[in-house]
Order: sequence, then C-alpha cells, then structure tokens
Amino acid sequence: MLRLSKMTDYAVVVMTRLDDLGGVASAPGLAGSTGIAEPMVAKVLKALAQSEMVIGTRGAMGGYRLARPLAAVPLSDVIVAMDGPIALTACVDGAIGGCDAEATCPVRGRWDPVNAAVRAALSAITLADLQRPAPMPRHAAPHSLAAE
Amino acid sequence: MLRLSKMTDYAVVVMTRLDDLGGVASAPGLAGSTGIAEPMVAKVLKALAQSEMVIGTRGAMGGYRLARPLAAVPLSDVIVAMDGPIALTACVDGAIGGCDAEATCPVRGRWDPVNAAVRAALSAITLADLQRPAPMPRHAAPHSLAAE
DNA sequence: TCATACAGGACCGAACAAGTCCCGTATCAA
DNA sequence: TTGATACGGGACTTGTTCGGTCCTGTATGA
Repeated sequence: MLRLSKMTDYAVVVMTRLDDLGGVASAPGLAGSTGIAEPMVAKVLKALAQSEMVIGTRGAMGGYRLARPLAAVPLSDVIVAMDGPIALTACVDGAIGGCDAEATCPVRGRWDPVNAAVRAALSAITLADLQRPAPMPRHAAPHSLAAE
Repeated sequence: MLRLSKMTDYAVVVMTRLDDLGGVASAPGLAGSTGIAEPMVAKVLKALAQSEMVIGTRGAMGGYRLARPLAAVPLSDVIVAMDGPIALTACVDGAIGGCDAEATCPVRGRWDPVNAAVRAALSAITLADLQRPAPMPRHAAPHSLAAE
C-alpha cells in the first residue's frame, strides 16, 4: 500500500514531541510522554542519533536533543534515516541483477523520474509542517484529489 | 523502504507491453512476452480488469486490451488498482481507532498533506512516460549510486 | 561507587506479500 | 454439438519483512 514503516511514524512523533518538551528529554521520558513503548522509543532514537538528527548525551541527567530545528528537517531525511533510501521499486538507479525479467522489461530504468518526484514531494515538507496544528498555508493540496 | 508491491511493478510492465503488442494479447501470450510467470500475469490482469484499466474478452481468440491509451493512465491509478489507496500511514483522513497513541499523538491528522503531495506526484506521471525509451541507452546507469 | 541513560547488538513472533493452484464460465472453431 | 481456449474469482501455501522485546556494554554525574 505504499506505506512507510511504523518506525518512521514513531520518529516523527518522537521528534516533534522532543521539540515540544523544550529540546531535551530522555528515552524513558519520551516514552511516557508519547505513549509509545519505551524499548521502541529507544530504538527509534538510536537510529535517529546514528543519522545525526538527534544528539545523545550519556550518563545521569543525559538524554536526547534535536540536532536541528524542526523547520530544517525535511520529512525525506527522516524516512531515509529510518527506512533507507526512498525508492519505490527494487530496480532503481544502479541496481543490477535484482530483476529476472531484465532482458525483456520494457520499463527498465524508467522508474527514476517517479522516485525523483516522490523524493521531491517529501523533501518539500518539514517536520515543523507536521507539527503545526494550523490548516497548513504553505503546502496546501495542489489540486483536490478525489481519488482515494 | 516506502516501496510499492511487485504487483504494481508487474502491472506497469504488462500494460506497456500490451501497448507494444498492438493492444490485444492473452495472458499466456503476455507471460511469454514479458518473462513473468503466467499465473502472475493472469493475477495482475484480473485485478486490472476489475479496475477497468484493461478489458477482458473471453473465449478462444480472446484476450485483454487496453481500456485507454497509456498517456491517459496516470501511474497513481495503477497503484490504486493494485495496492489500494495511496496513503503512507494508517492514520489517514477519516481513519478512527487505528492508533493507540491517538490521545497523545502530536502529529494527529497531519499526514494528510503528505499523502496529498505524494498522490499529486504520482498523478503527474503517466504510463506513457514510463514506456518511452530513455534518452540514454538501455544499460547505462543514470547516475552512479553507491548507496543501496 | 552507584544509579542513570545512551549504544549496539541479537532475537522471536506476527503479519503481509508473493506466488501457485483450482474450479467455474464464456466464446469460438471444427 | 463438442472441445479447446481463455477469462473470472476464489482459496491456499510459503517466504520474507516488520514490529517489538531483551540483553550486554559503556559513559557520565551525583
């Protein structure tokens, strides 16, 4: 269904909550605040820390803090950090040998613009946009899509 | 990884091939032509027929034909036909009760513009765009991507 | 010195997708 | 009229991935 993993979903929730809490919080604290299980929050934060989206501080009184303001974090970065490269199909870019029908595939290599379009769409939205309760002035639906 | 199902991938391949073959072909014929297993091609075509993207004709000398020219088929339609509605998360639009953290979730209902942006991106690309031979030869990697 | 909290793994069960197979029905040709 | 062809609509099995938990190690401050 073209859906992204729950890890990414959690990551967005955790980061926005981290911002709400003033910028610093521990994994247990965020777990209590978001309602997400503590091991899960820890897992998400570890992944975010590896991608340098949050910065972890060890020891008593330690915790995590945002490496950047939410407005400077495009959604695509979070997705890449949690789920890996944004690519709708296996046969992307330089991938070789992943497809049996390589020889006869009529759309070979043609997915690139699709991937690029999706990446662009996700890069245009920041976590600040997802956090704001406002009716969203900036990225209003381009054209009403009845399709569901 | 934000990837769509192989069914969708196959659907695009099958439909573009169907166009190449002049507009009419049987499931066994398309299987041989694309290199995809026959039961799989049949499955894909059945789903496409249900969504009225292809039209099936029974009996000997029957087969499938495109209901519309490829240029009139946005990629989003194919994805919806094969994988269902385009939505990156479970908590979309009017979905209720799908999320345990509903009460505390700070991004509740905020995914809508994201889904809309992705839909718009995928609606802007037609199967004809995917069919056209790329400006580059068939094998060259567009831009070297070490990452996978 | 000890409690706190991050860091980096391994591990298991459930859910989903991928692929196959079966039976029914419609159509055309011999 | 009969049989072969081919679509239509399912159910079913299998393999992989995801979601979630747990364990051990290390750094820091009270």
